[in-house]
Amino acid sequence: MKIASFNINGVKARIEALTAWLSESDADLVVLQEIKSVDEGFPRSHFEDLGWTVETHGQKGFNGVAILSKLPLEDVTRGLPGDDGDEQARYIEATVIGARAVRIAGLYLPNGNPAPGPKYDYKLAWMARLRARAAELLAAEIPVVMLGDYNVIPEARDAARPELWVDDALFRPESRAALRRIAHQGWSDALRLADPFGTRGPFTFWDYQAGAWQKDNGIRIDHLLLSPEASDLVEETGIDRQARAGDKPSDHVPVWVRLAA
DNA sequence: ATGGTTGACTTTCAA
Repeated sequence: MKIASFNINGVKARIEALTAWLSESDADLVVLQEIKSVDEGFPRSHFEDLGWTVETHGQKGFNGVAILSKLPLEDVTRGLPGDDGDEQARYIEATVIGARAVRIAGLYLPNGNPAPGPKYDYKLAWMARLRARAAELLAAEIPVVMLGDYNVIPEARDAARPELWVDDALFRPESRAALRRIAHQGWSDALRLADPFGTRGPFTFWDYQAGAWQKDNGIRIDHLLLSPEASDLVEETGIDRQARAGDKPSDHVPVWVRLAA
């Protein structure tokens, strides 16, 4: 099965570009971030008419995540455990049933800017909660794909111009360390598997401003972390870079993994 | 140095 993540930056603004990409991709399951819609406002029937099962976890105006699946889903849960007072819609889990069952965690990790400050504190606290949930998922010893917009540039090679990001919440040492603490629990960074020693890129985000796309001034902040049981099933990974060049594009592009499952 | 863009939603914030 092919599992993808796409930060669409607004489902209403992206309905055409998203629909076009869905028809070109042969993805079986897609996690979406930044739907920027409440559940009732999501164009559910548009996607159901195209054969997708739709699960949303929305919020007014900002954030919001969703799952589109062509395969059956079970045990859908919404929200990241660990803080009952957290109102932000950034996390959804489900089990997708293919030849094998795979647990999917779709996430939109807080941006955290400006840093330092309360938004950065929230980011780091959210990452601590994610680490706790990630440990539980690993302990289950099943195929798990934890994917989405992590809003973290893991290393200097993951930015075209890392010097521009040194004070940014996406690249500050605490953010990178928090992601490493999660990854080092035993997760594989799927987009690094094909070229582990690459020195520049690949990128998944290009800002709308200052001609970032035209200059290829990108960063890699969308990630797929695989449990060992999922890592053993990898057949192929990819980044659909051409999506950034289309009409009314998101500032992110889709990332994906194909599993023998 | 500044400004540069987009989306949701109202006047400005978030990214």
